[in-house]
Amino acid sequence: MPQRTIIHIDMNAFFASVEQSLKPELRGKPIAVIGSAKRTVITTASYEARAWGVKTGMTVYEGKKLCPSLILVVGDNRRYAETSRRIVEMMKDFTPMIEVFSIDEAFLDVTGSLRLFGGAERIAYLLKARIRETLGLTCSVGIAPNKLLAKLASEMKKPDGLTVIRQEEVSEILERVPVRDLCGVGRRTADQLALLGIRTCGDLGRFPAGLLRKKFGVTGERLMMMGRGVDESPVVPEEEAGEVKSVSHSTTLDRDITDQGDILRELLKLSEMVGRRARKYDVWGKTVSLQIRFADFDTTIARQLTLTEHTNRTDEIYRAATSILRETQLPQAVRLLGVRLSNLRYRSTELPLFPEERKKALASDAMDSVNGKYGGCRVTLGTLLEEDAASHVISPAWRPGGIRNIDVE
DNA sequence: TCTGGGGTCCTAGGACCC
DNA sequence: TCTGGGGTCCTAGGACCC
Repeated sequence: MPQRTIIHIDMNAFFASVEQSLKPELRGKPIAVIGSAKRTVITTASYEARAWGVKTGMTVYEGKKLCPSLILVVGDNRRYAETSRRIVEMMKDFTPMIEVFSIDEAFLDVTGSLRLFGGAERIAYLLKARIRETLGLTCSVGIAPNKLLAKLASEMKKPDGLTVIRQEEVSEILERVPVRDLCGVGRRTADQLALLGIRTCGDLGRFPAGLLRKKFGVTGERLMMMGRGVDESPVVPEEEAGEVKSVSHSTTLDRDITDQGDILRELLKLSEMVGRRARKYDVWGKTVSLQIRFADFDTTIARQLTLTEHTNRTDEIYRAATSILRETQLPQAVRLLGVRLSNLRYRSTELPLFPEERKKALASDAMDSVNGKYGGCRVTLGTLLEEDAASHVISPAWRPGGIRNIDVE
């Protein structure tokens, strides 16, 4: 593969920064963006809050304990998605080769744009300036010969950083970098590697390939390459991205529940959320999974059922979910419920042939347009009239557009 | 006063068919 | 009356990412 130049952009404390940029009274203050549900965690902490030790994933209680003056802000996912879209538009002025990695991260392959703009650093500089001037937001940028290293580089200086890793510096830099810093090496893998005496990328790259393969299978091969800073994976623009493989919704309940009726009510809501999104994007799934996390938090199970036909109808998803539930022991109260549709097929063929089926399919469509208009989950098969909390949760993993955007309008 | 949600990929075992 | 292996689909769980 010829030499490439990849830029990784990582928005700094994205959700919190958007809030601060929007509301001047929050600027310079320790704030934490949280979800709207009762049992929520901190999604993003501002840099002022981070100075107190507040981190993503902490409970509100933990955050407050570390930083009593912490200001809590319920996230507004539509605004973040919209801001993300605007940033991607700005990137398009420099290259069409943009891979949106999450709502606040993207990779740009600028190999073909270098001459036009006078180099990668200049592109990064111009882009940073535009984002700062139009949105009041900062980002950290990494420039390197591949995605793995570009991402590593962007992590090196935060906030508002710009770090370049040149091919000739790779091995020297990786010698000191802990394996855990690589995107793809999590805590478990890092622990396993530590047992083999591997601490840094340098150690990893030198380790006998055969032993890695034996211990980690296919992953071992990749690990070794990562240790050497080798990554040939291309930047994949949205238009060329593969089709989504599953659609799911889950919710941690306000309180642990045991009542069958309560559980069924939640399952219907979740089935409707999944079905509606699947119908909107015209995907049909053959496998329905039910996920249950119990009161002890540590026990989480997932049971799946493959149907004979593909579907995206709420009632069929719900029926499958309840049928799994009937076969499942519930030794404890239920903390979280989730419904997933997978084994997906794209695009409907025709409306069902038989009148009865046809009527149900059309009813689903009508329901969608009502729900779409008023938001939330007001009209369902049953009599669920409550505003749906699940539609207000936020997650940085969302893509700003397409099927991955949960915020179905 | 505990611990969110939406995804992808990999592994390992079993059923079933040829 | 005994033994084979490859391919495919399904299921459960875990690691990882944001």
